[in-house]
Amino acid sequence: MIDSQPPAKTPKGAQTRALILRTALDLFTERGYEGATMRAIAERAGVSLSHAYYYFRSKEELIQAFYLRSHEEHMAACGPLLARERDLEARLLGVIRAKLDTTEPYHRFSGVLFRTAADPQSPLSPFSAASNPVRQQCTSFFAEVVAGSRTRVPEDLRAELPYLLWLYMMGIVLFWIHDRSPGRIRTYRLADRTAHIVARLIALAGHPLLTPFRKATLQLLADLREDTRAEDAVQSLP
Amino acid sequence: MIDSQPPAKTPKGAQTRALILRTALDLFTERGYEGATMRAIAERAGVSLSHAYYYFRSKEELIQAFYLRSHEEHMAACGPLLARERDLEARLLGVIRAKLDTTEPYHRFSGVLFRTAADPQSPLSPFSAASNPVRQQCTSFFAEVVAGSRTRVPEDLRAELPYLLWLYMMGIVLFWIHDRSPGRIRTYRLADRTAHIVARLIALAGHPLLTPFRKATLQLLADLREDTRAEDAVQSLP
DNA sequence: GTCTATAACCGGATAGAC
DNA sequence: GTCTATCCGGTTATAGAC
Repeated sequence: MIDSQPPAKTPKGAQTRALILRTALDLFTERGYEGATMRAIAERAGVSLSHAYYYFRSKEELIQAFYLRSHEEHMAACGPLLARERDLEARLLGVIRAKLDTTEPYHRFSGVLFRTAADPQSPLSPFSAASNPVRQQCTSFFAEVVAGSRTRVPEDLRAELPYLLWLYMMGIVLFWIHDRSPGRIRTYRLADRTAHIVARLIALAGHPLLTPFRKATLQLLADLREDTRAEDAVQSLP
Repeated sequence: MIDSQPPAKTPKGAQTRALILRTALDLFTERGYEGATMRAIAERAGVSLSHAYYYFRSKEELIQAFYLRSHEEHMAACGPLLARERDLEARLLGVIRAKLDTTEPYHRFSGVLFRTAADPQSPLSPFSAASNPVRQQCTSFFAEVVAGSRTRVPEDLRAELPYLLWLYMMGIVLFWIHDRSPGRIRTYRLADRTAHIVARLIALAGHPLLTPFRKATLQLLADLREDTRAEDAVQSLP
């Protein structure tokens, strides 16, 4: 993959780059993606148009930079909770809420981000090879969320659960992107309820009635992963 | 909403319109959404640029037209199966497979379509107000899928199940869009397995152990819908 | 009502002189 | 690094043909 963090060869350059990014995010938030023209971004940041293109090879690359920063903020925001809380539902809910909280300032513009990330051809797609590291990071993060709880997870499920939980969070974020309710109550409500359901489901996963479902689901994941290996190693599952 | 099927007042006009659409789909498939310029579409179709805009008010509307046609083809393809088969799993699987079959020719271009449709600001988003009619059509279609089967569905679940199944299919399609395996085997496998799981889950939904989950899920949907109604009142303003 | 030709506007992106 | 000119493509407008 191409490095997505291009010029920043001097401290001054890094500062300028950060300034442009910050300005762009402001303008995106104020006027939306289309409304925030590169000319306007450059002008407000006090640099020339071509200089903006010097640091960000395209308008899209500005979004990519934002994406990475947001991800790191989420991780940081979860630290204290995960150190303190032992209840799985609370941990799960805390992580989801932290995701929503940290990204909220950029909700309006996140639709655009998603639009880009949704394209399977795009390196921003969460299923793309380029996103492999991030995906890996996310699943091992969720492994920690589970491992640090007092909930006992059936042996066979343990390996797959982090990936499934990542998918679950992706689903919440997808909903959040489309949510225009004030204060995003609908998404928070969705998170509350589903975190409860998911946590209960995990706790009950070992029950005989659910065992066929658990087995079937795990088998499915295993098979899909098998297919992936057969391909050119460039696919969705970790 | 504005009518999205503008001029076609004579048979000749309809023919020209169809020609432009067909040409556009070819070009989208060949060159992607961005690569297929309106100018190129018009040229290959043998009409003037302004004439293309006469039949399709925007480039986006071309995609929308495709979307509708694809939807109708899917419905048609399911007819025979639904008339014959009574087993829920088979019906469900047949419907999903028909969806995959009918859309396969446009897989490459569907990624592009999705990229547009994924933007909540876009009227192409399946969750947008503009898509309301299609969404409605889809859910009542799934209602028929369930009603025509011999599986008994708990009273409270019956009303929501069609919508849930539509969401389920959307999930399969999302996976399909990202699936680059030969012959799309991975998606077909996913469909086979999940159709089984989903059908079993529906059949067991009335079981005491699962009842809390069923209730929680239905309550969640009801609440979310409640929120939506409160919004829509406000949202209809310009 | 179908269709052409032509010009123009706007904003993203690039090239090249300075 | 910056500025200017320029390209490109979506979109609109006009004026008029059959």
